[in-house]
Amino acid sequence: MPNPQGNQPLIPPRPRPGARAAKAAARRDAILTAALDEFSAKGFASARLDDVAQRAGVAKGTIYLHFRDKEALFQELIRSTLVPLVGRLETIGEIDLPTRTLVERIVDVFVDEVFGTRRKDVIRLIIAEGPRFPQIAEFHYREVVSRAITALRGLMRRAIERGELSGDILVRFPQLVVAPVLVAIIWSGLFDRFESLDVRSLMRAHLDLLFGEPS
Amino acid sequence: MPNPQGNQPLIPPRPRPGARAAKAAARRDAILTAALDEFSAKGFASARLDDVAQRAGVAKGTIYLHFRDKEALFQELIRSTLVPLVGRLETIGEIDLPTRTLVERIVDVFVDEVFGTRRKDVIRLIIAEGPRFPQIAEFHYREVVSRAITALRGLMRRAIERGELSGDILVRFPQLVVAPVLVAIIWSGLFDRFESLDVRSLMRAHLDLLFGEPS
Amino acid sequence: MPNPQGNQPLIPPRPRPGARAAKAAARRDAILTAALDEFSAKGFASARLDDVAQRAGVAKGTIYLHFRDKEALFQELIRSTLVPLVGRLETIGEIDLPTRTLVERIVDVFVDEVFGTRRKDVIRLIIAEGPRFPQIAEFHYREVVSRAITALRGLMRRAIERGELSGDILVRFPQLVVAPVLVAIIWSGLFDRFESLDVRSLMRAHLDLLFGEPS
Amino acid sequence: MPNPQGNQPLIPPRPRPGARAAKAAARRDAILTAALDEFSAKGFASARLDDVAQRAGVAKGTIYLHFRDKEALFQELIRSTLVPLVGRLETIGEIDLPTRTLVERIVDVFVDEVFGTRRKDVIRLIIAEGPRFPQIAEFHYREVVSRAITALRGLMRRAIERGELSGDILVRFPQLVVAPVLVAIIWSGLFDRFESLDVRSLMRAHLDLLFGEPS
DNA sequence: GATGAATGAGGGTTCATTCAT
DNA sequence: TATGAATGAACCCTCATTCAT
Repeated sequence: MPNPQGNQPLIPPRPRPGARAAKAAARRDAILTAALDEFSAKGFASARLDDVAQRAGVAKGTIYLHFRDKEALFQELIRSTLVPLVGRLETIGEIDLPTRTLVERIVDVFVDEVFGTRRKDVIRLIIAEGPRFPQIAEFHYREVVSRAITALRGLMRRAIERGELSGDILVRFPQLVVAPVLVAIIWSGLFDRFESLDVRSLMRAHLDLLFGEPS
Repeated sequence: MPNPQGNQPLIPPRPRPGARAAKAAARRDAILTAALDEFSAKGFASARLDDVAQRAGVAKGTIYLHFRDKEALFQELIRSTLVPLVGRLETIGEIDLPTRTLVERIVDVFVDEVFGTRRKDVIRLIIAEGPRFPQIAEFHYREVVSRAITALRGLMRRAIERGELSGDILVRFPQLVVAPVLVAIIWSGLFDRFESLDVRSLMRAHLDLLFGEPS
Repeated sequence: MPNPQGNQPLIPPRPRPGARAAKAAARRDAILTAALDEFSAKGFASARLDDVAQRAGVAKGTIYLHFRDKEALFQELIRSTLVPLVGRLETIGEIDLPTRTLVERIVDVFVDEVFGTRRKDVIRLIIAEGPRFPQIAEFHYREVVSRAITALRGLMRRAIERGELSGDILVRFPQLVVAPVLVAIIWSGLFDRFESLDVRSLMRAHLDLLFGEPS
Repeated sequence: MPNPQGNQPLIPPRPRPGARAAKAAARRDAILTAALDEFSAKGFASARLDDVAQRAGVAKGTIYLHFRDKEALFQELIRSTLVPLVGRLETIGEIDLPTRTLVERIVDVFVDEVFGTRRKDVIRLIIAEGPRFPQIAEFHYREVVSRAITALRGLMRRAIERGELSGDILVRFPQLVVAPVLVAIIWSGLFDRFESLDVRSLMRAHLDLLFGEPS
């Protein structure tokens, strides 16, 4: 809904029409980014909207112009982050290449787009706060987890048909494919200070276990 | 109400000696149990000591007779729960049986003693709150994780020497052995409502991946 | 409700510029006044911020917008009250009039500006709570007591040079000049119910002792 | 009420009859001493009975065997300390010696028995807490202040009759005689850290003002 | 009497949310 | 639309007092 007043020359200090909406969207994004910082660092309950506002460079009240309340801000944040990645995963599954290659691409996407970004923190938040926010758990089961499971299961089934994989274990439990992802995320949040874990090597080792070491 | 059992003349009107201490210990345990309930359900920040007290059947002030403050109660709770299990894990590693058998025992211990009990919730709490409580993370790295890693690594190394395992992947990344454990715990907290996950089957499938399906 | 005064076009719909800051200052003052009431009546520890807020006509949380905590409110209150009077005392000392006249002016200032006002209560608070608030004691020694002592000592020295006073006792112990002030304050707080003490007469009698009765 | 059980040989572990009462009295005194320490240091409201008990070497409950509640302990403490001294003051007034000599004795008693002892702290407590404890103020007006005022007034009147003092100022305001006492007490509590005040010299200087310097 | 564990009312402080400007 | 001062409910913690032992 672009601002329709085509000619309002008498309000000079305001930027071009449309700029208003753009500014609003920028503010909204700034708030979401700041919120991710604070929620990651302190958890939902301990994060203070004061700090979110300050970090976003807006006033506290402004948050309420964009989000109904603290929980809505949190849910919005959590919902908007991971969904796009599932599309990537599904797309990769459709490509006609050896499964091992595809899975390696998936791993790369994960390492680069999740582990190397703030999305990692979102996953941590889902794990930590999900039990208290049933809608979040449900949303992610529906929009992320079940779709990812389905995509993986399809990929594994095709791998068997192609003779790249023996046994239906990974069809029955596609979760086993991504289990080390969770290990990596949790480890990095808790224990990296004491002993760092090379995620890419870990994932590659895992693939070697699943598909056999490449000759 | 004078003690009516006529034939206990040598025992003074008060209960057995040590009953006082016993009662104190019982109260302490009741508080810890109640605290686990509340912290699991609400998280550290949102749990109310009022509720802990009520659930434990004591007054609010009583908590402070046993724990310095809310955080001390939380840390105590977290610290006392998992350590005993590591001993079990280390002990199992010393038994002279086929590795697959030992690992199956470990899985059974995990399923029965962790997944089937409140310890599962403690692990969830560590994952969720650990980043905010560096002492907890450090304690668990030192007392649980690093010991478990070491024990597993030893077990895997021996398996290779015995020819039960080919490749040193699991020696380099023993975390891969337990990765599905985390999947199971997280899944059960978030998604069991939508799709249940049979932990025992999952773990068995995982072992089949690692050691080959038993013929 | 658009501002109906047709002929004030240049003033925006909100009150005078600075009205916001003025209101904030007024609130701060209201809190300080209320705090003096409550602290005087109950002492620091027993005064309730709830009561301070109510008396000031603000919400409890508002106090924390102006003062870091209860102690800061207390210290601020104590610090801001007496310092201005020392300036008066020092100024009087510079006037070229007979010492007895100057001291009588000082006494008048004391009776009117301290004894007749809430400042009396502040002095009582310093006496009562000072030992527990070293910063307050130090501040008042530095900003009030030592300056007053110095001013009085100068005055007494000049009186000797002028032949209005014999002996250097009051130069060595200027405290003796103001001793009855403390008697008056303490008496009025404790014993006025039983036997009232006419402060002005007391002080005049004291001056007669020091300087001889005016003939 | 001496313990009347003259013959109770069958309770051997207990000390001689009467020793019980003596021990009780000792405990009571220990509590009062400890209470003075704590009340002096923290004030009535902030002093903790826990600390009093610990300092007295008794259990918290024991305090309640000797005093109805915290306030009763406080009042008892305050009441029992100063009264004996008034007797001394009245006695000194009856001796037939030069007034200056008598007043010097009074000053010595004050310096040695009040200023050099914990009684100084009791006076401070009366000043600080008296306004909140009307019974304490009343008690001290009746039993201490008015009697001391009367005794001093008699002494001053006799001094005039004897020609040792000219003018009736000190008869009208005997408070002026003791004013420096309060200065000394308050000063020592607040400002001694910064500038010490020699009480004996101060008092002697004061007497020189009142009675003229001894030739 | 003596103990000290247990109680629970009370109060300082925080912070999500509102609303006048 | 944006602000941030103001609100007041909520919660941790303390400590005077009680009472079973």
